Amino acid sequence: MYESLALEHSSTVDRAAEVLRQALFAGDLAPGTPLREIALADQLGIGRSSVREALGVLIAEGLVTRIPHRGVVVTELDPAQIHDVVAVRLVLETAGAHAWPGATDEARGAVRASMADYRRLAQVGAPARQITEAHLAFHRSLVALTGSRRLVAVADQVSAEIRLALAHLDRLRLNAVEQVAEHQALLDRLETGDTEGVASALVAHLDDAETSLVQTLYVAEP
Amino acid sequence: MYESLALEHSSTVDRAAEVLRQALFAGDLAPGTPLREIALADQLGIGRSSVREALGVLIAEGLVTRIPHRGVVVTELDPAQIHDVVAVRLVLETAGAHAWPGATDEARGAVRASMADYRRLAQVGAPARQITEAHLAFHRSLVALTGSRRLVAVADQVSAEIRLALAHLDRLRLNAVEQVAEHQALLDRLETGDTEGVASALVAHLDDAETSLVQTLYVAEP
DNA sequence: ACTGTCTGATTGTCAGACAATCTTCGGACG
DNA sequence: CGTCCGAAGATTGTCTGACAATCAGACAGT
Repeated sequence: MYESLALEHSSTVDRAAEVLRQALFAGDLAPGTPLREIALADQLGIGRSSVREALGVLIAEGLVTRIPHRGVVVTELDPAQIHDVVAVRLVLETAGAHAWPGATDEARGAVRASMADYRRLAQVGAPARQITEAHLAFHRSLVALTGSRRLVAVADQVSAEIRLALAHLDRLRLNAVEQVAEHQALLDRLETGDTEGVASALVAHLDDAETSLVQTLYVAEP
Repeated sequence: MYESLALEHSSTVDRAAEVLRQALFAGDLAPGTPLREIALADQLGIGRSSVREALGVLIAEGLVTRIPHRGVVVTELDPAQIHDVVAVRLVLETAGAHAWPGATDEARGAVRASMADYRRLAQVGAPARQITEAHLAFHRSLVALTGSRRLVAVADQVSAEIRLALAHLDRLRLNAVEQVAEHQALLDRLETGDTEGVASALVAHLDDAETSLVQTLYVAEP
């Protein structure tokens, strides 16, 4: 009963930012869509200044972009940006994998737990969005192996960008079970200390992710 | 004359944020100092809403911290945070060093140029603050080898945190020439493809930086 | 010395206002 | 026919003023 009370304490701005964030992740707002301050203030029932602050939060997260005197629009990731995001993930997760031997038991346990979660959801045939969450949680847990608050924060940020890009891709149909196997193999290599194998598996996996994302976004339909 | 004008064309908020940022880097504001919105609005001659937005920018950069209903204070880095910052730098710069062979000629040239700049300033006996700038620029150029916009942005952010921590340390008297030699050795190893040597040199250098920073901050004077 | 309360200061939020700037649209002009 | 121009409307950027909620410190009572 103590914790629940603590969580209620959120500001108007935080709540507004969260509502908008979820709308973005849900794909309610297509990339390029302008977010009008007054309209949002009316819809959310809050003042324009609060909307402005909430947008500032989302801008800092890279989910939306401010164009001076023209407003805020939902960020669109072009192939170059996707490549950049993948490059960041590669660096972060490689660092995480490298830190496996020296990581805390908790951090290693979290990797195993998120993997188990991921596999379970995929086998049960859970909704795609849920599987994606578990998938991203696994990658996050890799970065958490470094034990660095800041690196995890960066991972969360790029993760949010990916979620945004994924929001409009019901088309992105990957073989979930196969994907799970790929990740399980990665974890196995971690467990056996096959650092080299982990690194190459990461490169391969992220490379795959990039090409399939870019293809789905920019080849199948312009 | 074009650039200067371009810089003038910034918003009130951007200018306010920049003024505060420079004040922080100059050490005008000690860690823990509260930044009062009304006072700042008066001093800067702008509205409270603009001050609020500018503070939001600095909060996103980690230079100041908002405590709900209590205001914004200049961030203080405890040893754990310093360690975290160093960990991030190690990851980023290792990634940069790793990317040396595949980096663009421009990126490699930038590393050489910043090194030359750094050495020149140290030999001439330039003011410490200027040498520090060159030093940080060199490390930034390492990260830029990755070619990733986002990684460089992260590097800039932690660099800003370091600048803030350094702002109050006129005491931190390092042998500039010796430092330069250390960095030059690192660059030499990059040029000769001694990846292993680069990695260990980076670890050593950053480790040194961390211990001397922590010592100066927390041992010499509580 | 401990505790409850009061007061002043500060933040969080809103509403309204207005200049500056952007977009749009229709018309003038070459 | 296409381009350029200007007016109208919309939107942002910024300021001012306001007020409830919350916090810090003083103060008084036990």
